Amino acid sequence: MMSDAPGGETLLFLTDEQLRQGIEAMFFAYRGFTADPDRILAGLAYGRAHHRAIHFINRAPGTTVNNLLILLGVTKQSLNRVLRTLVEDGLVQSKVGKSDKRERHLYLTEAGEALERKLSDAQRARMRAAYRAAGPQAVAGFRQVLESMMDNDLRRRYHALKDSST
Amino acid sequence: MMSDAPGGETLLFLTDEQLRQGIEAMFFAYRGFTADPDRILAGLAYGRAHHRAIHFINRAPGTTVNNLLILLGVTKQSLNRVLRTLVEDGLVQSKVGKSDKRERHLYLTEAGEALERKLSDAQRARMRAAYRAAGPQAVAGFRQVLESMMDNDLRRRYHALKDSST
DNA sequence: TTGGAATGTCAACAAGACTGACTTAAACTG
DNA sequence: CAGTTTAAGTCAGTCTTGTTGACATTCCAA
Repeated sequence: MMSDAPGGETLLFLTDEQLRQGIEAMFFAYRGFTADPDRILAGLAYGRAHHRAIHFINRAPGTTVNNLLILLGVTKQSLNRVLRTLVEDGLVQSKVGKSDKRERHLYLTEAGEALERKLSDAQRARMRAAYRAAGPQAVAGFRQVLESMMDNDLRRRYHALKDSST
Repeated sequence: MMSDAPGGETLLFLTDEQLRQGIEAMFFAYRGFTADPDRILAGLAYGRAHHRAIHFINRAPGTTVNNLLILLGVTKQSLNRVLRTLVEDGLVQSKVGKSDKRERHLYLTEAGEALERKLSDAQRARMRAAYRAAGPQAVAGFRQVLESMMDNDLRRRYHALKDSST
């Protein structure tokens, strides 16, 4: 499958088998990644879509609907359904834009922030345990590989998010 | 949020902000991770669920329905819908067990293997690019963190899969 | 002032998950 | 051998989350 390294460096980590294992690790890890928030959401009348919306509104308060649906990778109709229930339930506030009144800027209410905290505490707890178990060097590698896996457009948006919250 | 390191080692990689970034990286990377197979599947009448089934049947030929639904984390009704179409379309073969005739053992047909190759080639290509860009050390860290994120039960199954295909 | 952009809404639909109830066949167990 | 458990499959109904397509509203900008 893989030809041997011509440049001297061993490329055994690029064999099909290694890549398959990475793919499976990604699949199983993602299950763990979402398990804890999912358990919390199951009790309430919300799903993963609500969690994602809440996460990014918290992360970028005042974000527009358009920006949010690009981040989430869904259609406005799909996002709107989720957003409507969150607004109705008083977790999200939608404010008409000042400079551009077509835009709606999204904010979490106190209740929204409370739920966000509950969800992200649970998710971070697992993440923290994993980070601690693996150590700082492994974490750096983890972040590096994940970044390389992203589509270019999302990588840019990911960085924009990171840099805005420094 | 985080208290400073008492043991001497810097624990800055465990701050809430670092964990949040990791969570977002995981989210965005997973989108990239599934993007290429999704594009292929969109053309055919299949979805991600079919891909997952095909992947694990290829990985563990002869696996039983019960084992597969635990790996995938879905109910038998959900898996059955997917499996039925794959058998009907001649991608998967279901054989009655020899020692235990209640069990069905699952295998890919040639057509099934062809689709598996097409899908995993696409997914591995992205993975390989990411691995290559990040380097072997980063990959080791990546794998370590992902493993720590898994639920115990799934981690055991993940290792069983790995070890069976050596 | 008109065209296009951003948002929202309605309706219909599909994939993929779920629960619950039930059948069949086979295997295990007392 | 009778009764129970297990593996698989099936039917029916529901839910979440996504999709298109069509259409209205608002309002910025050329």
